[in-house]
Amino acid sequence: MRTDAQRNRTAILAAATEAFAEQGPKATTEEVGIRAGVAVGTVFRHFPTKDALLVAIMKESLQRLTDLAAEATLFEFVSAVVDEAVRTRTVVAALAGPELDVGDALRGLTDEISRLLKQARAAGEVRSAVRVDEVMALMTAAAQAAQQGGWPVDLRRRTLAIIFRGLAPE
Amino acid sequence: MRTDAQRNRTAILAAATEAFAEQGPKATTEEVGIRAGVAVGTVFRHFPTKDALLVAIMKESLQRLTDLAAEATLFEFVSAVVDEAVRTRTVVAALAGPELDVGDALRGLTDEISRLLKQARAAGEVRSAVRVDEVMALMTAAAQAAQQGGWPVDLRRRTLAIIFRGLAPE
Amino acid sequence: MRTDAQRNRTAILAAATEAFAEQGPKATTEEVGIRAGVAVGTVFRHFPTKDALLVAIMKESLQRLTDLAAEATLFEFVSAVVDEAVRTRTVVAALAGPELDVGDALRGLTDEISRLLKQARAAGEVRSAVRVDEVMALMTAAAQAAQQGGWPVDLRRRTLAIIFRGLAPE
Amino acid sequence: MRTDAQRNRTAILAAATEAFAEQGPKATTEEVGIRAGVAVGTVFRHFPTKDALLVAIMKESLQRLTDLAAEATLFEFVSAVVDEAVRTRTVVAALAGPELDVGDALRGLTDEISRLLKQARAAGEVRSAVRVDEVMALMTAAAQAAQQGGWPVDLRRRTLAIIFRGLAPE
DNA sequence: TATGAATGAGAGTTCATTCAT
DNA sequence: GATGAATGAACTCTCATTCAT
Repeated sequence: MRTDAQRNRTAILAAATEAFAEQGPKATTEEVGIRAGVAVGTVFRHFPTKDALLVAIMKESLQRLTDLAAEATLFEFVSAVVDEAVRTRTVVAALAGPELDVGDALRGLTDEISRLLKQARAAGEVRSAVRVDEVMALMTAAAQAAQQGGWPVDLRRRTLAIIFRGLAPE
Repeated sequence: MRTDAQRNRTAILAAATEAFAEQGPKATTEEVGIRAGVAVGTVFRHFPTKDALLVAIMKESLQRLTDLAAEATLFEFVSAVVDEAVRTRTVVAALAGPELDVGDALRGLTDEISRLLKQARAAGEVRSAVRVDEVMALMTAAAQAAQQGGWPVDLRRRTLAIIFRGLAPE
Repeated sequence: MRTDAQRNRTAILAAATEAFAEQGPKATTEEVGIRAGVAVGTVFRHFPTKDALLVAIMKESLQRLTDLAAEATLFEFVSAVVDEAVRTRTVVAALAGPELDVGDALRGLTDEISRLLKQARAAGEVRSAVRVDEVMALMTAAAQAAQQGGWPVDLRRRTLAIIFRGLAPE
Repeated sequence: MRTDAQRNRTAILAAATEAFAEQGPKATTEEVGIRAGVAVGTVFRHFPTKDALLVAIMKESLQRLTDLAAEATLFEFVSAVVDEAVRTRTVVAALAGPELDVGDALRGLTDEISRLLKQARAAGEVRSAVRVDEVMALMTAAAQAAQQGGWPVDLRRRTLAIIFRGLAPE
């Protein structure tokens, strides 16, 4: 039954992503189970606490984004993060606060941003005075606000343009 | 007794501001009552639901900020909003999403920003292409992220500097 | 509403005593509420956890017994404890194990037994070699077994007679 | 495969004895399975309910004790029962109450005690007035209390000495 | 037969809201 | 108006038992 279990795990993650995206973290574990087509017990078998479920979703998002960084410029990457945030609504929680412990998952993302930032500086696209925590902060801010405020693509693009203008030299 | 009631209302608002600032919106109504030196029933007499209490606080915040706009530049104003967000933990909800209905309270704030933006454009401090929704969006983003992420004053300042650099002409 | 609250508190204690006597500590908090004619929330308002409720009952029993010791011989007292155990089913837990913390409540009882034991020794009814822990142990044993085994009065009497024969001089 | 099944049955019984001895009857069926190196399903295949498993262990204990009676005096036997009770935590339940139905398993034990009692009476070690139910009751009481109270060997010995003094003639 | 994933009925506890005093 | 006790729906988590593989 390894296969079924795996299928359920996936279904639960998908259902949770959806439920939390719509209702925030206050969505019920029961609700997640219903959306996944399983009983509560099954949700808890796969994720021993509600927080564990939240964390699992965040890690997934963070991993997906970290992978994405490999073949992107800083600007493209930040845009991608904001888009993902709007879609999944959970990355944000991981980026925004330390309330839930996502372990090393954030580390990978920070490392990639650090790398992309250096690259951008070298290319003369970003002032050398700009620090990583500033980029992280602005990215997080845009992602979080875009998601909660339901920013249309257009507003996302214009806002990021302003931020990147602020990062540029001269 | 009009006077007593008014005094209680004020005490409850203060207590709620404090409680929600410390513990977020999950602070108990009972907790608010205790801090105000009043029983729960009294809290509910003045504010029929917990949400109504939250809304009242938000409106207060928004009003305070709107008043503040009279004698500030755009930059000063945005900074003030971010600071208030970090302090109260609740304004953000009003700015960020429509989950709680604050009625016309947001309108006043938007109007002030619109006015300050025009002023800044006239003074040549902001590009004429910059629109109000962009400023609102960036302000909201910074406020929300600063609050949830617990940004230190330093980071708040540096981040806003970048945003304003992005708004500036040339 | 102090009066009603007190009345409820009493009703809850009575209901709990009854429920736990019949079903043991596995009786539901809900069940206790129903028997007391109140909602679960009320039970929890008076006793913050189920264990607290259990402890309250035990303390009551222990107190009642301690009071009883004032005007009794050692034999009468031990008999009374066994009878109370059969009736309440909860004293036993306090006597038998340290799983629930009853604070100083046991102390008073132990002191009384110590006093009664000395008295009995002085009266030549108990061998001087008999120690307090032995009396406590035998009393607890009889109480616990009588309760769980549903010993009829007759068996209780005969069993205690043997024990007291074992304590007697010669 | 008969052999495998038998081996599993034995392993489960051993595991259950261990688990219940350590954690009492609240030990999980899953826990038993793990200790036995078997899945839960297998535990339930051999013992249709958790209670059935408990009963099986009790019967084992009772049988072991009954066998022991063959070459023991009444005093030795009662001591052995108390020791077994402390070790297994489950015999007691069988002796103490009718909550779990152990069928005829108790009968054998009672018969042996009856026999040993007659022997002891004949040898003049026990008063002729002492009845079987009294001996059973006292033995059960000591066993139960010793187990729940965690009586040290020393206290067990002293307590039983008093009881047997109570049974003795004169 | 064995496996172990799935089930789902509770159980304890919390808290916004109501209402008798 | 104020009090604070009472309410009870809702929520998270557990575990004996079932059943598809």
